[in-house]
Amino acid sequence: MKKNNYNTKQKELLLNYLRECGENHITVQEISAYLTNNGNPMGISTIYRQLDRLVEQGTVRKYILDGRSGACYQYINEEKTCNSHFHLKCVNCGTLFHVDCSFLSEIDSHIMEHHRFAIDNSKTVFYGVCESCGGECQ
Amino acid sequence: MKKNNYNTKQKELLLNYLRECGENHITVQEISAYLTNNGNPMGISTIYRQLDRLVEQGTVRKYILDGRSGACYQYINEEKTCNSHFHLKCVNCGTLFHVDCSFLSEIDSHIMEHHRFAIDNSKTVFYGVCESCGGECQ
DNA sequence: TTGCGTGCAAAGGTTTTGCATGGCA
DNA sequence: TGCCATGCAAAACCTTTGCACGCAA
Repeated sequence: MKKNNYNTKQKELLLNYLRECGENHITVQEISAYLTNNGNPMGISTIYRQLDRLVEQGTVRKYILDGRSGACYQYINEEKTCNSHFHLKCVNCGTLFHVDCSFLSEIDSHIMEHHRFAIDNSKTVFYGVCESCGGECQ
Repeated sequence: MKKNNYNTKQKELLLNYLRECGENHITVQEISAYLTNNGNPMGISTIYRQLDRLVEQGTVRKYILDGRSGACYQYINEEKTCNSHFHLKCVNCGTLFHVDCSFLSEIDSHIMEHHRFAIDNSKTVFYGVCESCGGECQ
């Protein structure tokens, strides 16, 4: 594997911003705008390529909420293992919830045993409506 | 509400095909190709507009699996409760499995009761590796 | 020096929109 | 007849790709 072994200035800037955002999910547009506004403009294609590599390496998580707004990215903090976490994303306000719950392992076990499918929790996100956005609609 | 009250030939053809597809998920491209091949070509924008209205009315469900391949649509058959509907997408071969299982309602109940979050099953997809792609390797 | 990373531009694909025309009620 | 629906083309939008140059090791 020779991909993404170089420590370039751009990679560093991108990772810094991703870490700074913490659990917040950000779009490529936001990344580009931030870097430009901070005097470090980066080519869009470079951002996409770096993000792709980081996703592949497991450093960053990619979310797709709807086709219109594009994908969102989030830095994965190594200190918090997200394997036992639910990822709940509200389709209304866009908030991403991290919920630590042992019930997730039951889901994994069930789907593995009954449906022969190995869930990848780092890629799976539950979409729905959070409490504060109210359940009156739908 | 004055939207989509007209019973046009195009709307009828679209609904007929959606019903014919049953629980299968189809893309706009597939709809367009089918209608063209059956001697009833329909403008792409009309298909999008009709589908949007049908989704809004709750007649059709829209799935967004990943940004690349575009959205999928599925007719909602009132007779068959789609409450117990898993969506498993293999990250390796890309196959989308949709399996009926009552366990899904347990997941919904758990997350609603313990985490105050209303899961939208039509938007939630479990990512992972299917059996034929070998579940041990990531 | 070697080869990956970058950036620009162009291409690719999906979805939306403007506007004139056609069709339902 | 009054609108809404349609369809074509163009635009908008996100993302990828080709290619030459720059830079890390």
